[in-house]
Amino acid sequence: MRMTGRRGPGRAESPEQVLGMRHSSLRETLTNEIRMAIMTGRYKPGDRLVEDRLAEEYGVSRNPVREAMRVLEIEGLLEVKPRRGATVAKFTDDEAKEAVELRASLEGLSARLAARRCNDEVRAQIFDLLGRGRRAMEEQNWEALRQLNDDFHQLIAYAGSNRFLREFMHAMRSKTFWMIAGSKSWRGRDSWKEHEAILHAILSGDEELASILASRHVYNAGQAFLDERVQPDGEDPAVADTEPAARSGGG
Amino acid sequence: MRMTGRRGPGRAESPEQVLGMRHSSLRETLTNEIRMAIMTGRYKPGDRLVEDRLAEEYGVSRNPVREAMRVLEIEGLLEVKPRRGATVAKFTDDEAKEAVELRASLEGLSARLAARRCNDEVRAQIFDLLGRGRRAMEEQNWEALRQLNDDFHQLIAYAGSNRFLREFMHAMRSKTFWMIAGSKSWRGRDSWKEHEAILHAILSGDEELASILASRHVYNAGQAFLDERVQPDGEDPAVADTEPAARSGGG
DNA sequence: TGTTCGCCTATTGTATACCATGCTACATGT
DNA sequence: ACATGTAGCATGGTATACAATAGGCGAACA
Repeated sequence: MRMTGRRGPGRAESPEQVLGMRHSSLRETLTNEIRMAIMTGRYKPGDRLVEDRLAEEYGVSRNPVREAMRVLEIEGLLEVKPRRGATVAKFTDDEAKEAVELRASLEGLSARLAARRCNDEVRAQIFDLLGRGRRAMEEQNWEALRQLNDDFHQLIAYAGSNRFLREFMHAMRSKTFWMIAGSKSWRGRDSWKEHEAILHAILSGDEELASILASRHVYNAGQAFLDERVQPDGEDPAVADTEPAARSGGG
Repeated sequence: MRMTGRRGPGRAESPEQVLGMRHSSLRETLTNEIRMAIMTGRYKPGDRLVEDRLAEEYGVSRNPVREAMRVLEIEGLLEVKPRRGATVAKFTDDEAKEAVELRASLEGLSARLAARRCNDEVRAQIFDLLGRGRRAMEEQNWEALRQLNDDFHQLIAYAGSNRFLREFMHAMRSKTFWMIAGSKSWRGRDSWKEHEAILHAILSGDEELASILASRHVYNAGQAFLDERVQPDGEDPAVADTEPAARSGGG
């Protein structure tokens, strides 16, 4: 895949749509691209990410790649060893539990704040969300539910009106993407029912309930994931070690 | 200031102490250096950080500088506008409150977990810390107390035994450095008394108490800071706009 | 046969140089 | 007074070169 960024001095390529490409720098695009590739499983835990190869794969130079990797490293999606390069982060069961634990607390806090500060605007958005959710449930439209899932979390984060918490939640969701992405049996219906309950708690301004429900929601999702992930042997979990690496090949 | 890193191909410099300098890459050193410069106030909120100037100032090329800036951007210490470069982040009062709010919650959670999982090793470390604290108090050694402050937070984070929480707390402390760094009247004594109480709560395994005390501790510190920061007019707070910028020498 | 040492290779870390583009400020024209 | 042109600066990116290093692999060795 070639990033359609403006090419450097050397190669001319075609000056096609040089305009319109103004927003979001290459490194940003790259960061998102790689992040997505990790979240969707194209790069699997343990896979090596080599600067040169990525640069070639995306048709960019090493600099943006490096900067993107720095970002992903901090986000916790990559493990970087000095002079040895980056690999997609693996998660042991313990770490997964830790992540769930923290995320549960943060979502709880988020919901609590949302309930505390629920104003008319938020209220309207919640009603809208509930409506769309009901429709998606009736139509059994799981794709839409998945989207609503994202919207839900975003709304909560927004409603909590704490910039820092919002950023943290974003990072945390990024770090725990496997909770949903890796899940084979997407428990869409249960999940949305829980969401509904949380939203109602927020609407009624019940901080405590909202908080508890939100926490439990995360624990449930996390537990569902952990149950699914049965260790075959005593083997290192979440690994794809036999796979050589993230070579560009079949892509 | 010149970073004593191994120089590139061009300049030879002297091969002095090329060994021993193996740990931590330039960009890491740079990141810490700049972070420290921000935290200690050498670069003030609003100051512009120009890549070239930083590169020259630290005697390195632009690449490591850029990567360092990316890191600091994510950490929230820098605000970066596309094509406009980075400035040291400013905090409005509202943001400060938000930061305090979140950090209070996280410290509370941290303390709660620490209390829940307090094992013998942690217990020993707590006793050690308490001892050192008592001594520092008796000697009125404020510098030592400041150090103990750091140790305290580190111990709590460690005792909570949640890798993600630990990382978040680190980032959060980085983002709220001004709570202590900017504080003119370092409320060392009060602070340590609160620390003591928290540690005792943890020792006795009282999750709830530990959590509440820890939260309140942060609120107190935050309040102390906010009180201090009196707005002269209706002006934008935490700004040093009249200062030209972070230009190097005669500029 | 198992271990240690040293070389080789792949990759990262850094430097250098230059180009393209977007801002900003300033100058200019109306 | 206001719109417009323009020059300079700083960023974002490309390309290239080279040094340093971690690990792998094989040779020498016990």
